[in-house]
Amino acid sequence: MKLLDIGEVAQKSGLPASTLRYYEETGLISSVARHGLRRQFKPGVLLRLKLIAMGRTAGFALGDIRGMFGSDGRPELPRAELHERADALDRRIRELTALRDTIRHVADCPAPSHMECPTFRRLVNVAGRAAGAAARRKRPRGLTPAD
Amino acid sequence: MKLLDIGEVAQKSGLPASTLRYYEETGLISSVARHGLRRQFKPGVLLRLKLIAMGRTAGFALGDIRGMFGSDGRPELPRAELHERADALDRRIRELTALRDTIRHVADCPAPSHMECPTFRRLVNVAGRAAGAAARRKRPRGLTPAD
DNA sequence: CTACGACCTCAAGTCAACTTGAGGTCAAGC
DNA sequence: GCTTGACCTCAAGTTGACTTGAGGTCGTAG
Repeated sequence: MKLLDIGEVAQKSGLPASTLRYYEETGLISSVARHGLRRQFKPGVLLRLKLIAMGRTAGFALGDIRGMFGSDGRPELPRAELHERADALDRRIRELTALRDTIRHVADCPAPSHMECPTFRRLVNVAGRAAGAAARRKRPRGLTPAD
Repeated sequence: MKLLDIGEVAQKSGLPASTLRYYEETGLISSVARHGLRRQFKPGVLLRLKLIAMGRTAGFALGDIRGMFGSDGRPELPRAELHERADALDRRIRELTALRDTIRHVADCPAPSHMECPTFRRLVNVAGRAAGAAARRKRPRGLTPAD
């Protein structure tokens, strides 16, 4: 099984080497050898990094993500927990959908001030209910928008 | 127009007073008076906080959100920019949907190791494409999952 | 065989978004 | 008029996820 130099992994994953070192240090990934000083990774690390990226996108903290993998590198979580995560994602998706609709409406609505547009107010209410509840559950820590 | 004490705003919005002060300090909201020392807000601040919460949920940084409001407190952004944001949200929603499906699949798939399940690999590929691209665009900064 | 560039370690710095703490002020109720 | 509790300011601390910098080590191309 051909090994990948950290440089190759960086290039193929799009992550800087410093991040890969950090991920290894915190136990998210592991290198299997050295070539001189250079870390060597199994190709499977790329899939793992993909999964990590997915988790990050979904808003999970690295610690959470670490908990989703067994020490052997396979995803391992009780079904109930996974369903819970999936449901949380569902809620999040609904919030984002409402927000997207609100934004699109604002972009297209001809009303002089959105605050006076009933459609806007309705959308804000739908989206705001969820967002408000989320704020009360736990304070979010910004996630850069995919721009 | 009746004014709201910071305590009332905190209670109604679900945000701690310290956060409200912080938001004011950073120009996201503004108080219109004092009662003794206590900040007094216009009722409209509640809607504004809702919008801020929505933006946070969508993954926008506070600085971004600040940029979405005119100095008078009304949302103000060029249509093009709004459409761009909405499209970014759409991409994000698709990523999350793929991730949700992946997680649900993992929860229900009877295969001994997910890595060997073709359905899993396909889902990862769908979701991973987007997430990988996102990673390459900009590094995300974790957003607590709505638990 | 020497130079080069890509990697190494380890400590410290950064950034956003808040929170916490010390010490102070005020309006309202008793 | 005094206490009380909710608020105030300002500086400093926290957390997560990295990045940066200084100083060092290799393997390979020339």
